[in-house]
Amino acid sequence: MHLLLVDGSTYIFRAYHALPPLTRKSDGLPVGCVSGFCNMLFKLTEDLKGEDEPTHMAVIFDHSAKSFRNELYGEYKAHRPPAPEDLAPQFPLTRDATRAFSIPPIELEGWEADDIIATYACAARRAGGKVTIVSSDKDLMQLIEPDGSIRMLDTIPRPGQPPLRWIGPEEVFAKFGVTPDKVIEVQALCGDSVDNVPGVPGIGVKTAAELINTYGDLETLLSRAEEIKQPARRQKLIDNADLARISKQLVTLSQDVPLPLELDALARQPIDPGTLIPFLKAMEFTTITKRLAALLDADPDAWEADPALAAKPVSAVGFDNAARAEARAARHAADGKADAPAVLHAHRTHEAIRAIPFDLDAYTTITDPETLAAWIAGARQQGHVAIDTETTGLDNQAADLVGISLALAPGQAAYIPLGHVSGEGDIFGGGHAEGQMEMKDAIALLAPLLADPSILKIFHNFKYDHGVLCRFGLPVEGFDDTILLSYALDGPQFNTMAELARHWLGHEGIPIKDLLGSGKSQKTFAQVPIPDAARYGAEDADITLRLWHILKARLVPENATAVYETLERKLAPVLARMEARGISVDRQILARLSGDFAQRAAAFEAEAHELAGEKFNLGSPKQLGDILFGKLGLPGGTRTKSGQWATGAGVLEDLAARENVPLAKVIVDWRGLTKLKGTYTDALPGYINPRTGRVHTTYSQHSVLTGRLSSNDPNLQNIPIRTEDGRKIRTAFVAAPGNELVSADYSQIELRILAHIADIQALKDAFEEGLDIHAMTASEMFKVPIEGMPSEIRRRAKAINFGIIYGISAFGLANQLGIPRGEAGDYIKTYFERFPGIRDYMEEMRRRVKSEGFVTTLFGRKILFPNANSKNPAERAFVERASINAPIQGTAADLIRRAMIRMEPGLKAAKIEADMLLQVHDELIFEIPEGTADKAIPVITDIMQTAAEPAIRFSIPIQVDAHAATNWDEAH
DNA sequence: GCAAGGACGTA
DNA sequence: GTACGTCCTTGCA
Repeated sequence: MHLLLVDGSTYIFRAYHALPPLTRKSDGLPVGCVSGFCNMLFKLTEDLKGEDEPTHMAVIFDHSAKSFRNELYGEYKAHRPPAPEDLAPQFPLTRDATRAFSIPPIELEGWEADDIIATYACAARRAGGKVTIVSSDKDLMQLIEPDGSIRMLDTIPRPGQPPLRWIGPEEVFAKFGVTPDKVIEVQALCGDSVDNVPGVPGIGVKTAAELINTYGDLETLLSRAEEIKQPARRQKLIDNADLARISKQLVTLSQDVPLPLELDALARQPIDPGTLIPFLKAMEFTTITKRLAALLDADPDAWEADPALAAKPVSAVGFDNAARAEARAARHAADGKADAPAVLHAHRTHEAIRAIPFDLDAYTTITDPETLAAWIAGARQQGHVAIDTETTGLDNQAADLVGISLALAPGQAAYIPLGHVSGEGDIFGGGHAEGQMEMKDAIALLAPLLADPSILKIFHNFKYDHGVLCRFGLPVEGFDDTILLSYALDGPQFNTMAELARHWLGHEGIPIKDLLGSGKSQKTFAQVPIPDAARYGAEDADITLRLWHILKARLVPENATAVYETLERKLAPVLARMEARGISVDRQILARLSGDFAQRAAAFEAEAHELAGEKFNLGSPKQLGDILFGKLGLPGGTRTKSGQWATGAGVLEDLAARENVPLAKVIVDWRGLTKLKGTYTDALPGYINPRTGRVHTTYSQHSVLTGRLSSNDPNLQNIPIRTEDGRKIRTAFVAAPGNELVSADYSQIELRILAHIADIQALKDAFEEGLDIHAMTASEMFKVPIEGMPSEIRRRAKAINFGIIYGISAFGLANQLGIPRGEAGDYIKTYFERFPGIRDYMEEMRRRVKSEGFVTTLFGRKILFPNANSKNPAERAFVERASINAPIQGTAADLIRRAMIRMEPGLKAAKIEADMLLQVHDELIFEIPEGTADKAIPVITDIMQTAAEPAIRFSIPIQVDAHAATNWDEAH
């Protein structure tokens, strides 16, 4: 038996570094290393013919970075840089290549390739066989046997040397100065800087060999160290005895690896053209394919490229087919099955990134301009860098900048402390902490990098960081955002960096709570000690960079590029500017309203206590329920999920009307007033930013399933309008002096989109003619003329129209209209008969969500429903309704996003001065100079009305209504 | 001090 | 019947 063991890592790194980068033509998958690997493997089998021809063969790979040596010594291989990003995805392909040559690839979790090689080599020798190890790794030299039963072969080409160089005891002696069996003793002393094996400081190979040749082995040497004449050398050995012992353990190869394949299983197999050629074709290695086919005497055209690995042509198919192809790709990605090559690439990128361990102690703290300049140069050379800011708060319009982190590669990250304070940070805030860079120096160095659009800056939640950075003179051009990538791909299911890190990296980041504490004693980030801050901050940048690699690779195979690039990435800076502008709110108006509401609420409260015959907390639904349905014994009480009495507005209004309970009405009125007071008139003034004097909401671009925005702190998307008291709050939202507000809203946008998507001719005609759409619906359904229609009839039709948009059910409609279930069911039936397209649309969405797990908007946004096939019937019904609503709500959301993206350049081109301040789903609020409304409104409405074009040509008119006034109530 | 539930403001 | 965010009470730690 002659066993040939190929050290796969040597081959891979040689192929990678010696060859120019090569990518597969059809899809850009990096394959240069695979190509070199194939060539070397083939050349090896050609070179070893005749007496050196092996009977058994395997290629051994390193599985991952971790082995028992990391347990032994934490620093082992700690300084290894992570694999380059275009190399990592090729690792799995080299295994495929090995298999294609009918050679078993072997790797084992927790073991280095060298250990596996040692175990196989010794097993083969024990069985009386001969072993050749193909490698140039000196760590394997300890295995060489003087009898020639185990030899090494270095095939790496070196100038002026023969192509094949056998390594036996002589060559080992030339390198280590000892026989192979003493190599580990020498390595224990001299260590290895590449693998970070410490050895004894100050002792090199020469000295080590001399010592070992004198004393025989490490233990003998250490026990007789006192005898050494040179005082420095003697002391070093005594001081570092333990380090030497650990080093010996680190360099000693294990022979106890549980071998995945028996020796017999490594017996050589003839190369099978039916396996090899499909692989080579899939890689698109035309030259190698031809050459090997000729050598194997096979016809290369007899086989197709392996479909599991091959690039798949992008088909120019219609919307439906494209959607199905997407679904397939997404499913394959989820299954881990390789289908499209880009899916494969994404999958492998994920695996490779995930395999790189985190080392929080390896991060750098940058405190001087030279170091920062070096990192910036690194970013420029690479073309991308992940950036994260640390600040004193969650409101980017108020928070101060504390530090900035950078990450250039997985594991390679740094933190720049800028605004930390010293001491315990008492009420006086403490002083500026030691060991930080001057803020102005850091800004001067960073500004050109951030402003350079040719260098990609990668953020997690760009909008936040950008808001802070801008205020410190660091505007950003050219960015990616991992939260937006995630949102474009997976919707809002992973909302935070922690969730993304957990899911994609299997990594638990440092919880911010660990640094800041919580509750009353919570610190700000400025008070966090710099070393802790550096670990946390640099880790965030590191995580961001890793997530970017993984998520960005998924964009193409999962067809999310257009949504990410055109809807998400372009919108973020627009929203950032809207947030920075804020809106002016009149404190006095709110204060007056608060007083008024408080007085009237107090009167209601007293009346309620009177009517109930006792004092109770009107704000407690629990207490109220007990009084209404317990003490007063009123009939018709229903219970909530948790068994409490339900006391919602519907229940109370019913009670007031049917049972004539004045208490119920009083509670409704009291709740209305306290809601307005608590949520709006009392709370809003607290949001006025002292620096700007305005209220700055924060929009979330990545929280809503359908693609809408949400607004928080404060939520300016639910400012009251429906009641008279509520509307008064809107009068407090005012234009700055000398300005006006313009409110422009899409009219009936969701019904119009429904008419278009479901292709309802009657609805489309009505919109075309500008009819009252609810009256038209009523007249169609109930056969009543529009002229003189009773308002109740129109109200019912309106409820049905909204019901349709919401994924109607008889139960829900009955609830809404206060009619029996059967009657509501009849309405729906009638509606479907009058507008048959609706039923088809609803059926189609139900079918799609069940088979694909998602539905799409007209602009290609995927809306995922992971539990579409839930075992729970209620949940399934819910998904059905949501999947009917989602394309409608989502298309409207995409439409206004497009309008917002085009608004600023559109206004500028028309030379209109108007600042977009707020978005409320189908409405945009602008601030314009007084008296310019006549010019501004036509431009604004035009941009909104044509926002779908040219992507979509709606078959209904899109109508926008706009008004100007000095406050929001009157402008609406 | 925190999470859950109920209620209610918007499109 | 869809999609959100916030306030308040309650119950548990």
